[in-house]
Amino acid sequence: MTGQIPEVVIFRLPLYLRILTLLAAENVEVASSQELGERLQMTPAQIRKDLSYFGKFGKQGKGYNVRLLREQLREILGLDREWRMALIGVGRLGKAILDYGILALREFTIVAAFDIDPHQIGKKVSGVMIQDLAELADTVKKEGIEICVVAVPPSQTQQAIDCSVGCGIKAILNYVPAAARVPKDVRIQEVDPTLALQTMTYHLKSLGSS
Amino acid sequence: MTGQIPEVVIFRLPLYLRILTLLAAENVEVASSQELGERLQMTPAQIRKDLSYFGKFGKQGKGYNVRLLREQLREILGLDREWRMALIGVGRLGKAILDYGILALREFTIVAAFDIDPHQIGKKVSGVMIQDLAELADTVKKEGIEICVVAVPPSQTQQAIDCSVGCGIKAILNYVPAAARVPKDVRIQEVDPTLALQTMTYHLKSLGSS
DNA sequence: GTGTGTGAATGTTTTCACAGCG
DNA sequence: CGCTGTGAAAACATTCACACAC
Repeated sequence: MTGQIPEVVIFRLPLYLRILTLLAAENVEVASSQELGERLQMTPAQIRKDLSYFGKFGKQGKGYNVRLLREQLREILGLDREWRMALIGVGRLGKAILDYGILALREFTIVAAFDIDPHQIGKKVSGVMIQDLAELADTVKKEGIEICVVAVPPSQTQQAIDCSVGCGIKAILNYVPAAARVPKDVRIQEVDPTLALQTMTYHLKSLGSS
Repeated sequence: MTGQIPEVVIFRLPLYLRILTLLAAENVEVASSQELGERLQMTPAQIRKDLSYFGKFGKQGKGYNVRLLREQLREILGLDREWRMALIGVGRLGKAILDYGILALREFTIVAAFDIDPHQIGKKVSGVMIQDLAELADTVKKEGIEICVVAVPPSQTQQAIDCSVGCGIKAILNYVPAAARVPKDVRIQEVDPTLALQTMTYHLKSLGSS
């Protein structure tokens, strides 16, 4: 029953969660895989199959209870508690992440920020004090930090990541457009909107002949 | 030979391009699929297979000429010319995109910004004048805009996207965490770093036993 | 010898189609 | 009925392994 769950399935769960949250806000009580599929532009079969990896959440003939399924998914994803994060690198991009609350979500909080530039250390950005990266280990322990968000210059990426891994961090959100190496028990996700732009131009290019 | 090229392959080309640019900067002249694979944490076979969809770029016994392959990939992706973009929505997130140059890349330029808030219209952000969304069609034509970056509040997303599509836009970068509908000849890419966070917690959750 | 390009084999993901429950 | 949950089939993607070019 709980065989190996495909990675792609995990990636789709937050999408399901998002639409369920929206439906809950609209006071929709029940939704079929058909309806969910229309909203998400995907096939009903895929949604049913994906959910079936985790249990039986639907009622035959009716569909899924929106509020209930939402709760279940939040629990499955581990979003039923707070996650504390550290930001490493408070340059241009790091400041944008803090100032504009780019990662602001109820369950996720940036509780500490780090840099290696002595001019930055001691200053505050959006209410968060910038500390010396050397203090990461201590703060991770003291503050219960489990995720690091890396936004340093490309040349310092590997260093920042090694430092995080050394502090026992098992999940890294990497904003730097550079492939970094991590031990295989550490999860790293790259965020780079320019990759998406670069794939779109491929398709735009050959659009003269439609 | 030029059969249908898998979508995943297109998504990997920018990664190859990135590493080739890095190698070129390091004055490396030739690289084998083996070496590229090590840097990118992927198998040499996959790199060779991917590239083979587009032609024969390598030399047996040697590998790939870094500078040449880089040029070829840039051309394949359509990155050998400028792409002009419009930003729709100059709120918190839209300002961050402009101010912090989050999409700054040589080939991509945001040449116009739009909003529907009368208080914003007429102001300048990072040197770009904010126009009324009603002027989008005109400006798209006048400025040769081919890509729209959408950063409006969730409730206005579909409207902003429909407006773009109506103006003949065929590629949309959607920063709003909400699934939107587009005709199937229009390409839309969603950018949402919080989705990545939400998949990481799934894996972190079940990590107590290490 | 070294490393590409590529059919063929393997592995993974999606879709189909239907039994069975409410 | 209508819609879920799910094996089985089809489609798709990755890896293997080797002929061939340098």
